[in-house]
Amino acid sequence: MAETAPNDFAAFQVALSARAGAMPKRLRQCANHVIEHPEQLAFATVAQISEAAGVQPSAFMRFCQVMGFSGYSEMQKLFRGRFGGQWPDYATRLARLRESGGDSPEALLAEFTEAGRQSLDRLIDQVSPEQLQNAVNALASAPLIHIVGFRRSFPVACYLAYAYEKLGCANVLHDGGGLLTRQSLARPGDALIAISFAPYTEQAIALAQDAFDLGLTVIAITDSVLSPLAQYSTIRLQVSELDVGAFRSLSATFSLVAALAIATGAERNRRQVDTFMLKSD
Amino acid sequence: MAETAPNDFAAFQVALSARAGAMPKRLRQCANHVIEHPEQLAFATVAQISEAAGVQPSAFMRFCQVMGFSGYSEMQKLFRGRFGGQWPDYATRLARLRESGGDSPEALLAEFTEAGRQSLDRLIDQVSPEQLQNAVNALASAPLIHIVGFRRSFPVACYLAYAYEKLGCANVLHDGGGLLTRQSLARPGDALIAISFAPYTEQAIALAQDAFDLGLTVIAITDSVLSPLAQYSTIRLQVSELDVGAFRSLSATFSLVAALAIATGAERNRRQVDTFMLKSD
DNA sequence: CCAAAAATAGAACGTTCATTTCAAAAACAG
DNA sequence: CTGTTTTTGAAATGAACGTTCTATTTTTGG
Repeated sequence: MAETAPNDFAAFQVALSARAGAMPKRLRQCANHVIEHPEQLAFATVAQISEAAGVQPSAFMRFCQVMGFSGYSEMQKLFRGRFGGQWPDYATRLARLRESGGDSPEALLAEFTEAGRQSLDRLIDQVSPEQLQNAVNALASAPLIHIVGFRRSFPVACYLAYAYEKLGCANVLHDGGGLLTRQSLARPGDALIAISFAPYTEQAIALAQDAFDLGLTVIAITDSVLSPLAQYSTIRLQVSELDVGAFRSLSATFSLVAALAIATGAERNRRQVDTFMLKSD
Repeated sequence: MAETAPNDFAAFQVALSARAGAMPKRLRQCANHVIEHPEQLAFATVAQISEAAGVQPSAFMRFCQVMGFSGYSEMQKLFRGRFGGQWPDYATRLARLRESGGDSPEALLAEFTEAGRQSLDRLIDQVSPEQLQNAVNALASAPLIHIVGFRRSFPVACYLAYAYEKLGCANVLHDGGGLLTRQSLARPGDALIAISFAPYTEQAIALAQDAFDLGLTVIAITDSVLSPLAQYSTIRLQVSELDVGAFRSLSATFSLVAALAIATGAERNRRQVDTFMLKSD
């Protein structure tokens, strides 16, 4: 019988409910178990699943084949695919893309949008609400917000400076000209937003360390806990962009800093209103 | 040494950042890969992971043991556990986040990531492969690439300049200091990438017009066909970011310009190779 | 009730996996 | 520069895995 294997979970359910009635006892046991505990299929081995279903491994193998798969491994891919993102992996996809004229502009654009989408997904995951709230509180209290970012991070720093400007928050965008110490511009209570991604720019790290030593609140926007920025930062906001070849876009980073800036503005407004209401009592 | 293995991902990150600095080269490679692609760990085998990280399987084994696990299998359990825990998925989480509290930082972040995602979706529709290919061709032929963008577009212009720098393409990032005519820097055959979104900056438009009159190829990156940039441009790339309140992120824009820059680099390489091959005949 | 067919259990197979071992290379200290 | 320790890469090992084969049991049809 030339069964055609389902290629997503919904199709699998349909196919199964159509065929389950006509199955012998053990195979129906398999079917029931799979429908009731689909999440186990992603990780478990044949031995584990068949034991959980109360059948022999060979019975479960027959079940896989009856469903149109070559075996358990192939069927398992379907259930793994159901989990976040698409695995098998990024490296494979890139390689495949590169073979098929992968550096055509439209293919590249597709890659970058896809990478951007996945990066956005991860962003939500990596940034905890508490960290973000802490960062916003510190920024809302700071009389002056210092911003630093070089090379790939420079556009991000620029955008932050621009956004804070529009929101009426005092800010300084630092170049690498001199350390904070020497500029007598920074004071304890101020906040520094330091942005740096691998390979990390020394100047940015030096500036962060300087600010940290001066007692400023240092908010690090970086790509991993292993970042050298981590040790000189009060609060860390992690955003790891997926790479396309050797390059990375900045899609997720800009969503983060936009949210950060606007939340700061909103928090400041809230405090002003509070103050006003206290006074008018 | 009696290392104690972390029992959740957060603890793993902390333990890793504490120990990564003191690790030898290959183990640090493992560390970086794990931090950057944690989702792969749930499914992949040692062979797959170590290949992706660029190390030998045995090196990755040592890494697992240094982190306090008995081996890869045990460490993998930690990453699999992460999956089960934080499912139900992003869509659900986002929806829940957005409902709860209008201008809390996390709600804003959710808004911006969602806006970014939708903007990315639209990007693919709005930019036709032909336009993109034309733009890339023009940019690959240009002896000098001029870039202009102010205010919100300035970070985009910066990123382009940075990317072209890294790709070895001659480029000039213009401020508003003077028009091209007066600078005798631009020549016919050069290309100008002009970036401007509503409300359009006059200087950017003036510069684009100037370039257009001088006979340069003007590539406009803007948000609508009604943009004043449209009439002075040879090729138009449209990217409309969804707005969150009065603000816009730049997620889609950065995916577009990243693709644009790298495609230019790839095209130039291709032409160089072609030229070389012709010469060697 | 009997013969033919289908289904099952359990063992057996080849493969792939995680893990260990070990010699060569690299980094280091004296 | 030399001897020692650490780190590394490649092959070896044993266990676990998916899969198949086959004798046995169960079901089916006359």
